[in-house]
Amino acid sequence: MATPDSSAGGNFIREIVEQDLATGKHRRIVTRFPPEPNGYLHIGHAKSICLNFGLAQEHQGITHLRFDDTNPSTESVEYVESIQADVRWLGFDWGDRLFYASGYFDRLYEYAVQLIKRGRAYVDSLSAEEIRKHRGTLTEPGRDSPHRTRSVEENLDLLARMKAGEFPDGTHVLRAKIDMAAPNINLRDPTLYRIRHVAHHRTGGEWCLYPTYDYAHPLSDALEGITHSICTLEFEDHRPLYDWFLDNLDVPSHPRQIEFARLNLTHTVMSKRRLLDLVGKGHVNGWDDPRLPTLQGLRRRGCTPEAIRAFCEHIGVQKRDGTIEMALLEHFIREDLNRRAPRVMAVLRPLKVVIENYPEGRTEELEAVNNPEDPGAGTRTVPFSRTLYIEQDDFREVPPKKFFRMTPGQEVRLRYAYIVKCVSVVKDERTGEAVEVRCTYDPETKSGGPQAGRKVKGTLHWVSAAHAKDAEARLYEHLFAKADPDDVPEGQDYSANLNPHSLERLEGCKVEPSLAGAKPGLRYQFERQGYFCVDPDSAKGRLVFNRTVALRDSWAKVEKAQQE
RNA sequence: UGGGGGAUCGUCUAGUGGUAGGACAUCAGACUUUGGAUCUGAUUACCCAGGUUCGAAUCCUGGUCCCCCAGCCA
Repeated sequence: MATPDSSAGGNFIREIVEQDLATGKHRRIVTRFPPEPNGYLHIGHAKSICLNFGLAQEHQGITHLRFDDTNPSTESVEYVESIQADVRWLGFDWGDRLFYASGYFDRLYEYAVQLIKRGRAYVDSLSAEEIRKHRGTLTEPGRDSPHRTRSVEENLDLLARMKAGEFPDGTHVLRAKIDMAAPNINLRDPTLYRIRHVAHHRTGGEWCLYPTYDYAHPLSDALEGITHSICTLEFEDHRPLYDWFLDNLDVPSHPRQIEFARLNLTHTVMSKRRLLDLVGKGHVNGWDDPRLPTLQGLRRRGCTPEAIRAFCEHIGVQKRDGTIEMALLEHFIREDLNRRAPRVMAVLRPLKVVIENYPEGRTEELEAVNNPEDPGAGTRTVPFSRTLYIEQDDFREVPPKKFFRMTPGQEVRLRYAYIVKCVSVVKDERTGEAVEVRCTYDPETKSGGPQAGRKVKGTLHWVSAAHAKDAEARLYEHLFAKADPDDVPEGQDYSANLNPHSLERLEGCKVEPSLAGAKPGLRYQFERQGYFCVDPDSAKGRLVFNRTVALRDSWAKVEKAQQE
């Protein structure tokens, strides 16, 4: 019954695949990931990528990467490149199986001719508006177009002339001849080809006639010998049409379309339209803004492909639509980074500390563990001296209950160094704000020394003032303040829920010197604070870190509870 | 009022006629030179109503609620 991690077990698609293999329906499965190159990939696509590539991998099958490039007016080579980079980054390899729907334009056209000859397609010369009016409504049947009865010869002639470029955009379309009274609207003579005098990013000016998704997709699948064509729920209604093309044409195979629920995440948006809107209106700084759920945003934020894959595996595949909590994604990010990120000390909001009884001008190199979760990660050395910085949050002149950090008279340990005690506070005369803390240290309590075992309630991270490097930190929170961005007062739109604190830039952070020259993309745990990733904005002598995700903070919970 | 789908802890997800399990989240505790990590414990669910059956989340009947579809987008 219950397996250790049952959510990582079977899903209905895996069952179908395994049954098809068991019954011999297929000897090898072939799946495909078919993005349209008109936008950047996001974590919702990752679910599909992991499903398609993962399923094939598990069963010694193969996966094609096929660009569904049937609409040249919105597509570009910029996107085909970024999509390939993102799929590779996620960790999947399509080998030499890179395809384009546009690569089948000739054959698709031949199939259209076949359809006409069989009396199953016709050229319609109604306007888009008229076609819409003829389509009927959800509850009323549609009406036949007056052109529905054109002869095969006339249809063939018209189609050839459409292809030849004799007609302007919108004057004619090729439609399947199915049933204008079908309760499923997709079967009311859907459009197969439309005229578009637009250059295509791959075929250039060769065509002015472009196939629709409904027509191109099943045929591309069949031509490639796809066994399982996995798509999202909204295409469920299109399946009868998908099958209709394959049943009415001499195709080499008949793939099975299977639909699953797309991924939704709390506190963010996933639709192409909204992502475009956020970028376009400047609510975020480009497609790779670390607050975005795009793969490029997640990567820049410091998220690993391993974490995304683990997340996708865990959430499973199903037909009911739901919304995953962002906390679950964050959990998988922490889990992965905890294992692999080197620890380092960094002070985000510095407060000066002077150790009065520590000799001026003296520096000690203290040994620090790089990663307690990974003994193989080794150790490094951090410089200690009389003047340090600690986190402003780690000092309180009047401590709240259960505050185990620095406060007058209370001993705390400085990580990898000594036990110190605050003896006085220097305050800004005007604001009353603490600007410097004076301490004494106990030389006997050096980490690893004779009195090192003495218990203190708190351990603080710190950096030596003279040795620290300056850095900028970018702290991120959810892009939207509410779990459901659409939860807005009447008359407002989702942008009303944009979280004004989704990005906080901290200049003047102080980090330990081992971080000097850290390359963009490297990930660290800033002890007691969170996981951080070096941002590409970093330059020589200028370090910029993105906070990928904060560490779990039980003090924050205590404090919050005390305030209530 | 047409057609197509779907309803299991707060959120995801197992279950396929035989004790409703897991993860995340939450709460409590242990441990800890990261208030991290780890470990322990706790709370919480089968949409509703009938029926079949020794036994129903699962099968049947009838409801309810939610999602998708009227692009020459995908």
